[in-house]
Amino acid sequence: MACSIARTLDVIGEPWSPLILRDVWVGMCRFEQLQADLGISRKVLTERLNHLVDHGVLERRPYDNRPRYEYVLTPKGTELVDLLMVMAGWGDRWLAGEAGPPVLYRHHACGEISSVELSCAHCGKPMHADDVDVLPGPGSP
Amino acid sequence: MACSIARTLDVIGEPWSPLILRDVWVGMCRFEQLQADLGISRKVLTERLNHLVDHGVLERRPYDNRPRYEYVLTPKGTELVDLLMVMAGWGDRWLAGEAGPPVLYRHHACGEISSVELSCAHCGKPMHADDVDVLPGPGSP
DNA sequence: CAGTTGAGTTCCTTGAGGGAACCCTAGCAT
DNA sequence: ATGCTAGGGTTCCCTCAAGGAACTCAACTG
Repeated sequence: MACSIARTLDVIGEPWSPLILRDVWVGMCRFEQLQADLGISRKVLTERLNHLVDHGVLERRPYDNRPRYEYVLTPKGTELVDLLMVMAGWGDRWLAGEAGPPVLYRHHACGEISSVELSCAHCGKPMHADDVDVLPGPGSP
Repeated sequence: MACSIARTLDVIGEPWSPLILRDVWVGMCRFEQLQADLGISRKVLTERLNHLVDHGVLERRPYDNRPRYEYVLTPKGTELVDLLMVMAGWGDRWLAGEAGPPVLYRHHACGEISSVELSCAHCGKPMHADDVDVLPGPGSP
């Protein structure tokens, strides 16, 4: 499908993938850890990890002389974390309830607890759903 | 699970949901249109639409004296479009290939073709995966 | 009053996910 | 050398959700 949203979903669209990336992002990067933390079946975890490696989002890297591996984010995968932060931001805002957000983000540049905001790469002002026109691009069908 | 990413995925985690929201966003908001455009089975489309309505992301609204309905984004749903734009941005960057991005976004504020950038809601500077520390928040388990 | 259209249901079949058990390699202890 | 353990997977079976095609229903239209 000629749609970047659909293409992205082909890579991380199935429900476990974002959770796997989240775990890898915060340093939980071995098979056993992931399996235990997520409660995912080993079979499916294998499939998802291979899929993410095949698509260049994760890298499988040995960490011992024994056949032991850990998974780390590639640059391509690191940029997907943007998506996770936006997802977390929406969940914090609409689903966290009384208790408040389960995690907080401290921004290195300013040192403050903050959250992500979407801005225009060109002018820097806020850029949300109602602030844009959608036009056909060069890769249009 | 005490994780805003997981909670968000409970709402829009299954692969069709973001595509449904994309279509509704660009004005394709009736059952038959959605079914034809996405090639989703009618049964599953019914389930997904009900799920999204139940979670306050879409609103089901009659548009005729006959029993005819269309689906529109609520404010909660409109904020999810942020997620779609980031998804599209990643897909444009990493998956579009030679042809270039299938759609372009023109930002009302500056009138330019642009893309979304993540910035800190506090200081306005860029805010990506490597620019933050993740800390336990009040809703932490 | 038969036909059409939008918006779903129903039913059957196929395929993906869960669970538990098994396997393989390399180190370590006896 | 022999067995034990641990990490990282396979294999097998079984269930449940997705696909597909057909059916329903309520209101307009010729």
